[in-house]
Amino acid sequence: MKNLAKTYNPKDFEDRIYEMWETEGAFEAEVDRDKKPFTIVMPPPNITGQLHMGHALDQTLQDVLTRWKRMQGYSALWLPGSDHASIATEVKVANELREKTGRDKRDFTREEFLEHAWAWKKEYGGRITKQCRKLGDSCDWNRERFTMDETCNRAVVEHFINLYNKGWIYKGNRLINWCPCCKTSLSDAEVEHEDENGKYWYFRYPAKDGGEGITVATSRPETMFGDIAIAVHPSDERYKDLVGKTVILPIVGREIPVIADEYPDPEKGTGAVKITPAHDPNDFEVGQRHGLEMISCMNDDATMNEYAGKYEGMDRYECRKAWVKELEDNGFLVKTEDMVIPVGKCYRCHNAVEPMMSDQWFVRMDELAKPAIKAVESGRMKFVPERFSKIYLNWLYDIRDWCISRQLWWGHRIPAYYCEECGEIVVAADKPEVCPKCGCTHFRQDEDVLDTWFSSALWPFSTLGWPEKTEDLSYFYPNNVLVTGYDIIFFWVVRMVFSGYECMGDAPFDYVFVHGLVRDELGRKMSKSLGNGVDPLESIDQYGADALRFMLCTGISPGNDTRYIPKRIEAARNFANKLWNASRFTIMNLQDESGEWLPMGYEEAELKDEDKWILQVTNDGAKYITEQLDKFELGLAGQRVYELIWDVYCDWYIEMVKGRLYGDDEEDKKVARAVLTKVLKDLLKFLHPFMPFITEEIWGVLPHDGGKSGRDAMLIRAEWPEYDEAMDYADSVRRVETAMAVVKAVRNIRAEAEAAPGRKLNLIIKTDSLESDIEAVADRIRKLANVVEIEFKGAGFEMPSDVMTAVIDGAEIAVKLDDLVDRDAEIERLTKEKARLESEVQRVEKKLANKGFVDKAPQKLVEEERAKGEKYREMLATVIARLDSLK
RNA sequence: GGGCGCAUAGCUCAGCUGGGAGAGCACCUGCCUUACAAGCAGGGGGUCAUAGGUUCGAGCCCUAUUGCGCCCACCA
Repeated sequence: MKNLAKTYNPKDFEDRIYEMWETEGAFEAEVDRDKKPFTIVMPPPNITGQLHMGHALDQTLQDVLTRWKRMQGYSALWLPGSDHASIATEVKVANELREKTGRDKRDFTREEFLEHAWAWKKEYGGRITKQCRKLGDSCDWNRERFTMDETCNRAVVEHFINLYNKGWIYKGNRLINWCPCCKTSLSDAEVEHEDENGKYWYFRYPAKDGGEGITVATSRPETMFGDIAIAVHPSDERYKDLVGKTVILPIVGREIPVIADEYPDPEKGTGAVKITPAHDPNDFEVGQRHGLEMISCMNDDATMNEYAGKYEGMDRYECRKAWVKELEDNGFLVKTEDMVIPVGKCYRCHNAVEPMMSDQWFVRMDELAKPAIKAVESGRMKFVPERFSKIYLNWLYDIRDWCISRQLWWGHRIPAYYCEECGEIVVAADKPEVCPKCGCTHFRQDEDVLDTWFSSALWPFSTLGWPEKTEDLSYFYPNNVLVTGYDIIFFWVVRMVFSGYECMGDAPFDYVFVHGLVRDELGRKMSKSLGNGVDPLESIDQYGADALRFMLCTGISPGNDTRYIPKRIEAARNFANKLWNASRFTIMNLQDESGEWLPMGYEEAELKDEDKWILQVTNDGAKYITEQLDKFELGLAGQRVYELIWDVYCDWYIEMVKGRLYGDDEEDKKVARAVLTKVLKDLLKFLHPFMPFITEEIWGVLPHDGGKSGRDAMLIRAEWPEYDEAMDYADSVRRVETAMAVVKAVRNIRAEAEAAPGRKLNLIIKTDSLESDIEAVADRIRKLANVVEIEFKGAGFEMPSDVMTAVIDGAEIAVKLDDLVDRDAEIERLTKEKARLESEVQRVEKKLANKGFVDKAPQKLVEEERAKGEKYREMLATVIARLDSLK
């Protein structure tokens, strides 16, 4: 006999299934003008290490969407790749080199270092793609890209040149964020602000004319060596007379002017601010306005320089201490105040960044930002959940120019060349031959590389071949969805959008589907320093990829963080096991002893009530699940699939159909086998995007009509079940639901009476309306409730006292249990039921007594309430009558 | 300083456009019933953070408050 292995063991087949998909080309997306394209470009994982749970979530969501759309008949492309992650990788490689050789990065030549970096890329890039395969990612590996490969490289250079020629990329000596540890500039987005306990020190700057002078507060006394002025607000009466006067920088002795500027806030500190343009962005602007000179008093490693006098060479924080002491000893310290100070930190090494004057390349943002703002404001591009559009827009509304040059080696080298003779700058793809200005031939390329995000910004189209006009590009751009975490909206999403408009003239995607973080069991961020990270591979090894995937995308709500809880993944694994066993049952019943498939099939007229019931429920499921997926509600969709499989198919349908399968009505068996198989196939389709491996494995064992081969015969390419609006099996649904109510009532009595599950019972069903309904499904009731006889009685029938009863809508059910009836327990049980029904009746009556409700609520609802009231009153009367007869 | 999210059963969380409070796990009872003990059947458990408001009707909408978390902000 063909069948699945006795126990569900994902390790037995997950790798095999993936290999099958890959060798048969099941992930490959073709440019097919008869189909609609569906495109997701994978956010490229950094090659800095291996994938973590966040990646697993990110990729699972993308894979669910891709697989679903593929089944819906789209030419679905999920394009994979990885990111060179300039600064992060450079740090890692440098560390590795230091550990292995004991030598510092600067002890290597640029070429030597890059060689090591490429070796690193080879190793870790390979590791990542292996992990993707373990997860079941159905991406098109033929189109795999790397941000520094030939294609992407060309895109970066082209884009840089275009922006430069438009005047939107420029080089300038500006105040930038400098990381003294990574020794590179950073963009604003790469600086994280953390609150730290600090101080305001109030220092007196004496007047040159011997007067009292002026007192200013500062949280950064060490920058005083770069002070160039003191500013006060023009309307500040306290300092009116001082404006235009000169004060002395304490101890240093430099004479600096007191100037009036709108910037100082009279409410803050003393209302007077020291102006240090080379070390503070605000001061820089004040300096620009007033044409002030700039003095930088620090080196690029954050030690003090010659302007700090005897502190030259000292670390900035040590200098701060010593300098404050010196000022205090000399009577310039007026007071100190404890204060919480926000400090900018490097997002890679977490050291405090230093605002510094530096020659850097910038992208002008004003014009670029406009279409990106409009994209969201006009609804062209939508965030899911919607609230993230606000975060996106706020960032764009006051965006500042983007510093794109980095003093690193690993990355795209800036395509700018300097004439060694006259200093002329030529921006070009290749080194120029002759200087257009002086005619000489000596050129030197800019040493710097570009911000990693400059290349990632082009990802949605550079991966498809831009700037070449490829078939892929015209077919697959714009991408339909970007799936990413909320933590990189600024770094990445924003920049892809304005780059998309600039290069392609359209938004890069229709939807940005934002997810949260995967936290640990206690709700903490998973991090290396805490050591609380869970490796997806270990998780897969333990429970299987399907369980991990299902856990990650159900029980969650879009955009919210989720927790990795072992119990939850265990539950997902148990669910897979349940499906496995149900499938074994079905497969087992589709063949004879020799393993030959038995005949199956049906005409509509042959369908039994439970067949129609489950066909209807499955059909309704198709509608619901598709709607939820359309809304990116993967959790709700997955939840319904779970219920359909476990509660509907396993708990009820299989149990109801068993009697037929074991009977001898060969014609009916054909029907049962067919419905069992058809429904299972639909359920496998629903579940496939979430749990691709197990569903494909089961699919492979099930009998199929044939006619398809290779990838087209696989579940991954099977057709998504479509909702059949015309299906109407309401009568069967009603009858089966009645049967279920009877079965539940009997089971309840059995449990309450402590009657053994094996003990056969006899039923009396007292009803005026339901007899034919129940008779139609009586066999199933007998089987499921373990009942021998069912006796129908009409309304006039008087219940004997030695039975246990329960009411359902339209009938009273009695179980004969003479030796077991505990009168008092029975009264107690029914009293509880009476109370429950009373409260229901009360609720409904109260509602109907409310004139407002009857007048204003939709008529349909009012009628529904009336019907409910009627039903509950009847049931209550039955219970009361029963209680009276017992007393 | 500005903005956002969360607060629902012992735990982790669903609950879509307002119309009888849900799941999984945990717990209690009984079952190795011929697909499944990773299971089956039954059961207990919630003034949906607080206070107002809108509405015939609020877990859901509005306002305020409290607690937790996050993001942004030029850090005198």
